[in-house]
Parts: sequence; C-alpha cells; structure tokens
Amino acid sequence: MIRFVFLSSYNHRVVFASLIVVGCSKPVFFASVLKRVNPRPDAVGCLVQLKIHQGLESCSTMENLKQYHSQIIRLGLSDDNNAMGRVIKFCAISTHGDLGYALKVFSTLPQPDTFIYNTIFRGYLQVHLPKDCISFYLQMLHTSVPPNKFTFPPVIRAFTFDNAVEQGRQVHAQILKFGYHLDSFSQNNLIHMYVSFKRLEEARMVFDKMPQQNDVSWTTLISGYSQSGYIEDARKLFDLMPEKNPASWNAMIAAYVQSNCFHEAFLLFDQMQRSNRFKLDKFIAASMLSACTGLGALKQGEWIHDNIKKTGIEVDPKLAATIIDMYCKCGSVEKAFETFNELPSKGISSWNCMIGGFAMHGKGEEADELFKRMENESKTPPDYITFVNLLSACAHSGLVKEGHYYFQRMVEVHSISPGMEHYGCMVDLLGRAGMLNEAMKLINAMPMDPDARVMGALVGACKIHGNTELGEKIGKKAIELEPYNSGRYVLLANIYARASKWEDVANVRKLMNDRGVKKSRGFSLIEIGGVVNEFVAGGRSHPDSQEIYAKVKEMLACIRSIGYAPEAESVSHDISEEEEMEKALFYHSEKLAIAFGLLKSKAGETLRITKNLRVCKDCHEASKLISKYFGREIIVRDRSRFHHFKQGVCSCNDYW
DNA sequence: ATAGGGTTAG
Repeated sequence: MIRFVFLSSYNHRVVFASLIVVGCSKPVFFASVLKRVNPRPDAVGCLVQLKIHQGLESCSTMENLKQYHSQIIRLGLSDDNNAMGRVIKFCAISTHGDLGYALKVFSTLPQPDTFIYNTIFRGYLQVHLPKDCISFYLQMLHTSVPPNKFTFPPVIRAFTFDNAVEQGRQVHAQILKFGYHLDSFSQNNLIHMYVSFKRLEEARMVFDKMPQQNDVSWTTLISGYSQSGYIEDARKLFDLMPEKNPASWNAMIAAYVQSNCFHEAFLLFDQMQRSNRFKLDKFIAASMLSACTGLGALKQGEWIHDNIKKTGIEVDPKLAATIIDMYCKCGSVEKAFETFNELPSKGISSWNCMIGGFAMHGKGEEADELFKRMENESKTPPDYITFVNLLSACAHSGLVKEGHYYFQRMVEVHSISPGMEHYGCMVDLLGRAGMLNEAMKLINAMPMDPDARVMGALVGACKIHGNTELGEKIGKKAIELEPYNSGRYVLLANIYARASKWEDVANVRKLMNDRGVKKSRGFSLIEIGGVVNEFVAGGRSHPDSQEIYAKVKEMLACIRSIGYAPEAESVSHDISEEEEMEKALFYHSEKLAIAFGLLKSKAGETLRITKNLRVCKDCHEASKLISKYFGREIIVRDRSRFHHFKQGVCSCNDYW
C-alpha cells in the first residue's frame, strides 16, 4: 500500500512519477489521490503525460486517454490549458492519436494558449493538411495569442507544403517582427521553404543573415542547390562548410547521385573514407547503393551491402528497397531475390522493387508468382506502383492474358483506378504483341489525355511490327507532346529508316536540329576489376583504345564466320557506302565495351554492360553471336530492360 | 520542433 506522507511535500511530479513506477495504474485510484491533495494543474498534466507515456506501450491508448480526460474534467480542470494541452498533444501528434478528438477538445477551451495552438499546427502538418494549419495560424493571430519560437517551424512548413510563396514571405516578415530572427529553427525552416519554392537567392539571403549557421542550415542549402540543378554551387558550399557531419557528406553524395554524377559520388565517398572521420551510415549506404545502381556497378554494390551487414546497420524498409533495386539493376536478380527472401519484414517497396526487377529481366512468370505470394501471404496490400511493375512484367514477357486479368483485378479487387502508367503498360503489352488496333482502342478509351510516353509505347510497337503508317501518325503526335525529347524524333526516324524513306528521315533530323534538340549521346559502361570504364561511340579517349579497336575488328571477323551481317536498319540515315555504314555500326559504344571486356576478363567470365540508351538491332544481333562464338554470357542493361545473351540466344527472345 | 536515403510504363 502506498503511503500518502509524500504528498505534503508538494512535489507532485515526483510523487506521481513514483506512483507510476510502483505500478499503481488504475485511473480510479489516481482520481482519489487527486481529490485528496487538491493538486496543482501542472501536476495533473504531469500525471496525464506519464500515464499516456506508459500507455503508449499498450495498445488501447486513445481509450486510456479518454479515461484520463474524463477524470480531469471531473476534477474541474476542463478549462485548464496546462492539463488540456497535454491531452491535445497526445491526440494531435502521437501515432495512436486522433486529431479529430484533439480538435473537439480544442473547441471547448475558452482561451487556448500558444502551446496548444502550436500542437494543433503540428497535428495538421502530420496528416498533410497545410491549409487547416494555416487557418488556425490566422485564427491565432486574430485572437492575439502571441506566437513563440515553436510556432513558426510548423507554420513555415505548412506554407511550404501549400507552395504559397507570397504568404510564405509574409510569415517571414512576421518572424522578424516578433523578433525570432535569431532563432535557428525558424531560420532553418525559412531556408527550407525558399529552397522548396526554388527561390535560391532568398534562401541564401536567410542563410547569410543568420548570425550562426548550424549543420542544418548548411545541409538544407546544399541539398537545395542540388535539387534545383545547381550542383556546382552545392559543391562550393559544401567545400566551405567548416565542420562537416555525416548528414552533410551524404547530402553532397546524394546531390551527385541525383544529378547522375555517379563518378563524383564515388570520389567524394572515397574522400570521406580517407579522412577517416565518419563511418558508413544507413543514409550514406543508401546513396552509394544508388550510385552503384546508376553505373550498374555490381561489385561496388556488393561491397556496400557487405559493409551494411558487417557493421550491423539496420536494414529498414527503405534501405531494403535500395539494396534489392541495386541487385536487380546491376544484373543479379538472383542476389536480389535472396536478399528479398531473407528480409524479416517486407515493406511495400521491397515487394515492388522485386516485382519490378523480374519485369526488367523479362521474368514475367516469376513476377506473376511473386505477386500471388504478395496477395496471399503478405499483410501489405499491393499499391499503384505494384501494378505498374506487374503490368510491365507482363508486357516484357508477352503475357497478354495475364496483363488483362491484372488490369481488371487492380480495379475490382484492389480498388486502384488505372493511371497513365498503367495505360502505358497496357499499350506496350498489346502493341508488342502485335495487337496495334486494340492498343489504339485502349488509348481512345482512356479517361485522361494520353501523354508522350503512352504514345511512345505505341510508336515503339509500330516500329517492331513494321506499321509505318500508324507509326508515322502517332510518332508525330508523340513528338509534339514532348518536342524537347530527342528520343521521340529518333523513334520516328527509325520507323522511316526501316521503310527506307530516307527523305523523311532527313526531315525529322532537320526538324530536330531546327528546334535545337540534341540527340542524347549514347554510352556503355563495363566494370572490370572494380573500375567502371565508359565508352562512347567512336570514342578514342580510353588509354587502351588502340588495342580495343583491334579487338573489335577481330571480334566482328569471328562472328562473320558464323553468320553476322551488319544491319542497315540500325543506322538512322542513308549511307550508301557500305564501308561507311559499317564503320558507324562497328564503333557503337556497346561493341567497344564488349571488346574491352573480352580483352580484360578471364575466359568464360560473364560480361556486364550498362547502357544509357536502348540496344540497337545490330548490336543485339552481334551480342548474340559473340556470346556463342566466345562462350561468354553477356548481360546488358538497356534503358528499359535487361538482355542476357547466352549461346547465341537473348533472354528477351528478340522481343524488346 | 528543423537537414541526409527507396520503389513508377517507353
């Protein structure tokens, strides 16, 4: 039995804490204690908070809270901001809370204080209702409740969220008016706000005016520059930063990764490691895995994964997705699947990445099977992306029946209405399978206007199936929908080239040039001995280029002996001289990369190549024959999928 | 209370 002698001490916080420690948690008991001691409001608040804190570990927390709430009311403290503030805090912010209940309590308060307003702001932000947050803020100002330094961060966030540039500036003015120009939290949030408005000059001005920038200020501005495409400015700032921490290193590494500057990301990572001050953490690991994914650098990716395991970095769902994606996109679905199966708990993105991985590798049946597993045994319901990946898997494997089935099932069973991407997959699926009219019909039946990618899928299908007429019509539309995308022009030019309409080919090229659209330069990467080598068509900057060109010649001579004939189709302009045509074909970056791979790897080793564009028909044919002649497996990652060349056959069954 | 990582059709 607890003795009440303590209560005379008036140190209620300690007393209540002790009561809870000894385990007397019945609300009724507390009520009786409270009645006897005529507690101060903050003591009651403390009790509620402690109880709630304890309650967080059990399940029925809202219920518990409501019990304490009624206790407090019975004690006559229903107008008390201190006690009610804590009730509201729990309801508005904690994961098991209930914002609606918080608002109900709020509405009963005659004079809610600053803390309570601040709490409501945070609650609204958490559920992504910035507009409501803003209207409460206005109400706060109208009722002359003075803001404090905790007021502004969430309010700034709300304006950021709402993309309200003008109002955001007004809040900035209010912050200065209320004298919070020295508060780093408010200032950092302002930097973040201007960054997300892409007002980098204004963000920089806030930063420069701060008397004392901290890590967060620096890191926010660094990522801000990089997200707006000012990667060099980001780097300048990073170099200026006096005391770097892991977050700032990662911000810069991630900046490079997001700008596709993977080599720079690796350089910076090496620099960080050499400085010996920071270890790999889960964020840096994730960024570096993405860098590996971008380069198709399997070895380096494995190295990062090994380090994650060795150092015991927790593999949360995001990191798991990154690892799985890395293995898939670096050509090793097997490793990805192994990792996937070993995950103790699988988040939605783990499933999605894995299904997407099977899709990319043309493993439609595996994707199908995995999806069934997801429906049956996992508590994670499939989402929008799951179906994009699943339908894409069907498209890449020619699973027309399954594709139709899932397109329907998505709506009927999972209540997901098809979006642009799903239509894109279906058009691709039907188009590849030669059902061009049905694909066209589906486009016409879409509830939204098809975008360039949906149109592009149909154009691609027209190219495969040699339908020049439809390809021309849709190809032109696709160009007008995305006049700055060079790929659209190239596709139409390819269609004309296939039909030997050289004049039209020339016209498309001219149109493209007149509009100043530059064809994106193709390149191929191959990793040898932990070094990623890059090749561009006709490039001679590689130190071994002489040797490599000789090897290309030899390689092509070899496969000629088993039936290789260069394909004119892959040249998008008319070249009458056979020799010229062959030159253009022979020095495609992919062939250079393969030749280099043959030179530098041991007999029988698999060659893994990553390309930024799609494999051309000639290289595809050549790769098949090389795999046969030289007894090598060649795995090529395309812009859209993988090709596993083995003994003269490609895993895509020439269906790409 | 503020900063750093992932999955989306061609």
